[in-house]
Amino acid sequence: MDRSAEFIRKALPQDEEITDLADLFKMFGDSTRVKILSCLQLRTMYVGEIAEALNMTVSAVSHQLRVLRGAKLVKGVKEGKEVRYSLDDDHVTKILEYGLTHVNEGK
Amino acid sequence: MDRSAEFIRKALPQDEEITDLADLFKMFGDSTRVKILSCLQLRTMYVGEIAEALNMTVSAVSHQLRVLRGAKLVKGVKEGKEVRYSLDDDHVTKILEYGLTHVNEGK
DNA sequence: TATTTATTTGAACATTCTTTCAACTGTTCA
DNA sequence: TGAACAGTTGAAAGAATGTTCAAATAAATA
Repeated sequence: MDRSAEFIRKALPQDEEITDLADLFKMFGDSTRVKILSCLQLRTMYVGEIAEALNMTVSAVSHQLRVLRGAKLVKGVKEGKEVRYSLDDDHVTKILEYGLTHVNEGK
Repeated sequence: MDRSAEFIRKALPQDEEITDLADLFKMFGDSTRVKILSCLQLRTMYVGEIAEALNMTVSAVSHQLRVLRGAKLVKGVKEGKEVRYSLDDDHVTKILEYGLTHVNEGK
């Protein structure tokens, strides 16, 4: 086959790296999840608080929290019958900040 | 209703901002698109070259290029019967780089 | 002009994703 | 103990997404 295509293939990041990268960004690719992360950027919150702040079902929020937990972006700690959620990753804030800057440049 | 939920709501980024942000990250949330962007980080390329490098249908690549064009992340310039694509956004490289660093931290 | 090559496009299909609803677990407190 | 409350879970429904295939467009060339 082509020499050039071969060269590109070898210069590209590994397949697993790319998948991980896409999976990470996928987390930020849904507005509900971005809202939840933005909430937790302000302070730690219980599931019910998040649901109220975002005008959403507790169930829907809980489902998304599970996804975010799976991606190690948030963590939940049980406190009595409530669960207090917080960001579990320093990068979250930076990634959101960077994206927001970009978006606000109007570009 | 609750004072606290109200406070959070007001401290959150605007709804449109959040949507734009999610839409931006959505572009990076698919491995095919990440691969295409990674290709174009190396050099400008024709559609057929990208397809060959990634072992994909020209059609599939073209469809994704349209999406990326819509997001103003890439641009295509017609050269005879071919179309040369390149990155159309300084942020692309930085966003990918940042994500990759994060992913490779094993976190 | 007819043919070949590069790319785009639209429809169809399968897949994945998000939300809802109802049921369930576990904790508090009367 | 049992009622109330907070959260999780699974299944179902609906929307959105990515790829394929076939057809269309447009430029180069024979």
